[in-house]
Amino acid sequence: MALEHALLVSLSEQPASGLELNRRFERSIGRFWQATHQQIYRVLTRMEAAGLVASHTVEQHGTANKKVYRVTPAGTTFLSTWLAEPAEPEPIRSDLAVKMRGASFGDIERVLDVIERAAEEHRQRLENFRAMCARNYPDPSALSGLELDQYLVLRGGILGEESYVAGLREYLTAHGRETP
Amino acid sequence: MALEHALLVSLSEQPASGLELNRRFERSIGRFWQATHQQIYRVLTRMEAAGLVASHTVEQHGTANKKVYRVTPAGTTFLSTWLAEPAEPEPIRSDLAVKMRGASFGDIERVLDVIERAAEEHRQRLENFRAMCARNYPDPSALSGLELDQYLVLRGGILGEESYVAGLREYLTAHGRETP
DNA sequence: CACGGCATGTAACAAGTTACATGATTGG
DNA sequence: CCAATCATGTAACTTGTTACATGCCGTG
Repeated sequence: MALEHALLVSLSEQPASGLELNRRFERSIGRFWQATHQQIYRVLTRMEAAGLVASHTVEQHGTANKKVYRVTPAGTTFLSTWLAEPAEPEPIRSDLAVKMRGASFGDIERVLDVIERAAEEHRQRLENFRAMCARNYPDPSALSGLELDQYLVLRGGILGEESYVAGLREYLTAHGRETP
Repeated sequence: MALEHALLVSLSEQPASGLELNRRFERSIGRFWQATHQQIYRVLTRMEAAGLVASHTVEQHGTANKKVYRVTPAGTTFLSTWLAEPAEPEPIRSDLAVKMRGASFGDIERVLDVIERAAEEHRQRLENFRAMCARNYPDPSALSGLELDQYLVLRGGILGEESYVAGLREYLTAHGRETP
């Protein structure tokens, strides 16, 4: 499980409540780790029981109270240990690749429609990433530490999306579909 | 669940037993879908109960008998329907990205070692893919149908690995590590 | 006071992993 | 006979998803 570690990284950057973490995951962190709020709550509860994080309730004038979590020293140690462990290769699971490979067992034109639509979605996501990159990191050479790492992970996301889109275009072109 | 669909694609190409499917997944199909033999057996059992595949036992002179599965007409319809359904964006989960982003909360040099090692593994996987591509598809322009799709999915894997390695190198370079 | 947004959660399920069990046959 | 390989499976566990429940508060 690495949702634990992703939460520790995010909370190390800045303490937050469950829903705030969920929003962060939807926005920036979601590029490399996705999670629903239910799972975030469950894991936070478990981590608090294990002493990796601690919470305190914050009264809010406008709306409901929230439980803000921060990383404990034990949590920092735990994260630091995990960071130095070798990462085993991540399992690959791509619905789209299964569909491409199985296309001849279905209606090829409809599969191509599916691929085309996916390519369009990923092109938009790529534009999104590029815009974020240009907006948040106008001068990458000036970055260091935490910000540099955030920038580089975003760069990795951009490279990944570029190759993903390129692969889908190659598929569509080989099957005689024009790509914009 | 899409292991079901991956199995149907593989069995449509060629009937097979559970362990044979497992070997195929380790070799070629494993590029886009990974599964353990336990899970394959479980899913095959469920699919047979649902009428998507049928099995018959094959006596083998040398060793234990095996159960060979083939796709039923109901299975073909099921697969064809799924192929035409839009694919929702796949959840992204990358341990390595979490480590890169969290590097400043641990020992940066040891994190760089981890990244370097991962980069080396992926470089090897990339070489592997390229060799398979050159060996199995010496003349891509002559391909069509099933073989063309197999080639294109492999191409997608190559593009993905190339960008993955490029991202890791960018990270290492930005942190002052020489990359070979 | 009903509604929508914020905030936290429970319950049931689906999917995937890890560890172990079983039996048959071939080669040393 | 013992170890290795092929082949199929069970059980317990972890992880992630889906659907729903609850309460607070300010606005119209």
